[in-house]
Amino acid sequence: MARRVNATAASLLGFLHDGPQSGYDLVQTAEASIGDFWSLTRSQVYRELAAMADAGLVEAQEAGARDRRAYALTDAGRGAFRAWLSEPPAQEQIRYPLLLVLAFARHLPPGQLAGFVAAHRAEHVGRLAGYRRQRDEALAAGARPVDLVTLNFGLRYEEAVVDWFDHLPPEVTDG
Amino acid sequence: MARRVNATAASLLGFLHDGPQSGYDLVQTAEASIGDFWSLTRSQVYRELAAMADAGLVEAQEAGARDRRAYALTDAGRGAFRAWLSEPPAQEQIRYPLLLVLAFARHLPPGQLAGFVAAHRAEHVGRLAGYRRQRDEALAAGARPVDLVTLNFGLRYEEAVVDWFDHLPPEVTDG
DNA sequence: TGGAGCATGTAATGAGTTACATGATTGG
DNA sequence: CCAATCATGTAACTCATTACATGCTCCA
Repeated sequence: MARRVNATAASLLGFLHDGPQSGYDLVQTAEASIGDFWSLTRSQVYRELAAMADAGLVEAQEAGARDRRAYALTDAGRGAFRAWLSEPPAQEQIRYPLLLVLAFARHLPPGQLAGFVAAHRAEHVGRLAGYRRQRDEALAAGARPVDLVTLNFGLRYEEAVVDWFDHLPPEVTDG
Repeated sequence: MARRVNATAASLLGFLHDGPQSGYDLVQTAEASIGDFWSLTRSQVYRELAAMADAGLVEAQEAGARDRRAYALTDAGRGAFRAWLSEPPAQEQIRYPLLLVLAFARHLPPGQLAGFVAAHRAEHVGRLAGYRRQRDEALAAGARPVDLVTLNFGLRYEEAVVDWFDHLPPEVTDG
């Protein structure tokens, strides 16, 4: 019965180690803490919580206002979380529609691409700036290197992407 | 009826511009051409082909051996492809379970991480080498810069990731 | 000539997103 | 005190993956 949990559910279990939370709370927590490299939606969270409650990994507490009910970790939940942590994590997956468009660029009317490319570049520049700000704040607050590993991933990733944008051939960037 | 196609279906339409292909062929084609940044499975391909045949975007030709049947692009399909190309592409999405594990590292028994990290690093080093080989071959074969844009994305990405691995703090890499 | 492995497709399941519904709060 | 907005959850749908089935080929 203690079914193997998926990564999304496991994250919820991870967060519940800090105390019971409702689905809504968990969405906020996750968004803030892992949202940059692991997206999830409310619907997913409620589904996983319900499934985990069924499996005994979490326990719903009494409902508060407007059906809000917090879930608490059970021992089985703690176990499932540790089991998940001990499995070798899968490879990352990336899906970048812009690359798809670039791969089919020969079917595009000329000039069409430049706008898309510029918009995406701007987005990445913005994210990069955001990550840099976060890093500076964290460092100022005395964060240790180990606290910055995921943020550093984002930083290096965005740097690489912006660099890529800055070296695209003119066929792609002019229009 | 000419429903908006999703990116996966649109890619199939893109490939069919080069002539009719069966589902199986399309999987091979896609794997080779966009597999590095857009994963798809046989099941998806068959589903999308069936749906697109329903919608009149492709046309099934007569079945050959073991039910193999090729699909040909229709005019409506060409139109749907162009419509897809003209929409602004969505942001990329990345999901990296290893980062998730790192985010919950405080719940891990010490020493557990190092192996995971080493395995992932090796994988990325291998991919980087593969991309470099591909680039060299392409250049030797006289490829233009515009033919290398997606490959260059992969190169810069893998370089950044390996670099990230090489700067992880010892808490994470020792064990 | 038969069985190992490849080719090809379908079915079942799981995960993720979008759209919808409704109860609480609160500033005007 | 009511209309706008936020909080909270559910339902419907789309997309993706895994597991299964079966026909063909080819060589030992």
